[in-house]
Amino acid sequence: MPRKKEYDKALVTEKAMEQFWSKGYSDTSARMLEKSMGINPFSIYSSFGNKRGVLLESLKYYQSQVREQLLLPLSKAPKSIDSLQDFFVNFLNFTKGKDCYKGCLLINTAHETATTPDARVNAIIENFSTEIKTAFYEILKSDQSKTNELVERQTSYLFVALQGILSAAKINNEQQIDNYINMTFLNI
Amino acid sequence: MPRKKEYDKALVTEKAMEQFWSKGYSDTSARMLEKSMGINPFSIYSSFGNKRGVLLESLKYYQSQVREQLLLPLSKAPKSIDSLQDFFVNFLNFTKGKDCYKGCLLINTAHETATTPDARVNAIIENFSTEIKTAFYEILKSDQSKTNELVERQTSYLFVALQGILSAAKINNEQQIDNYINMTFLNI
DNA sequence: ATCATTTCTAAACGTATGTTTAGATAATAT
DNA sequence: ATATTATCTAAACATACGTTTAGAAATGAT
Repeated sequence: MPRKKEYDKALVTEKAMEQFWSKGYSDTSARMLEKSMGINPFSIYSSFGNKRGVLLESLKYYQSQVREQLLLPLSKAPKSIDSLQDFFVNFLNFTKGKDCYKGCLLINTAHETATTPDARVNAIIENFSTEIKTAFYEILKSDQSKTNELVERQTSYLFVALQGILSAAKINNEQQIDNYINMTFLNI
Repeated sequence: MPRKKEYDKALVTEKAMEQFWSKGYSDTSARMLEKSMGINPFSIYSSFGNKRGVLLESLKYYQSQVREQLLLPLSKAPKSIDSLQDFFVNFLNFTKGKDCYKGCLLINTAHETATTPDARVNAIIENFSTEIKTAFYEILKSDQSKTNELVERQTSYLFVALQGILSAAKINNEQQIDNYINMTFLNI
């Protein structure tokens, strides 16, 4: 008996995600969300609760995109260091905007909300971290000559390196980042 | 003939810097600045022009602190890789807050203002980058066996790694960061 | 003592923020 | 057809934002 929604929730969530990804959470206003999502305040608040709710759905959407476009290909690729390095390059391209690198939305959000922790945001980020580290671990441990301890240290190292690259790409030129990736994998 | 200021500008600048360092620029309101600086709106705006002016003075103050506490000691230390690694550890400690790592104020600001570039902010950050890279270069080139090209690549690599560490420390545990620093210097 | 000048206090400015509300509109069940 | 329910529009809400202003208080030159 109810009236039907005139918008597709997945689609407006994607639009919101793009806003948060480009501008960050604090610097994205409710008015900007209305405009980029193309719907009225009422629709936003009845569908998402509040601004934080829009962020949460955006993060989930982002995570699903990372899984689909980056983690799935990695899981299908040969278990080699080259595949890992490709993953880094692919992730970097994934974060490429019109005229800048936007970083990883989840990492950006983690940094922005570090001083105002939110349990639901943290849960998503924690989940995401584990997924990526597990993928790294599976590949690194395929080299039987490595001890478990070494594999764990390399996993942790690469995970921090990935965060560093995605962040640094926002404010450094491509040559520096390219050089950094190559140097990073000399260690592995 | 004028009345005297009742506050010390360097001191209130330091207080402002601490606010921006902890909370970021957008999430630091004028009211928070008034409170932490301990002076009235009028005093802030007559001394600094506007909020962006307070940030600029804060960045300059921060830069002078980095020079004094980190770059000067490095320039006096032996020209060795160990000194460089110590610099990384010292920088990390320099960014340590009450119960979190705050990152580098200049890098934090660069990330936050990446979408709204400010010429004066960029100039300070550019200047700061050059200073640090020069310090790295001076140390790395002291190993005569390295080609200029290698020294340049290692300089760039370490500079990006430093940015990564200072950012990543905000959202990773100390063991991960410690491990990352050690792995990073295996390459050098 | 008076004047000019600067700083102080304290209140207010206009605008932007996140969010809510009142009523019109559309879809189905009866 | 009507009642019910959810959605839409459009305006408004209270509060917080960055900033300015009017006038009192203090300093030093004349």
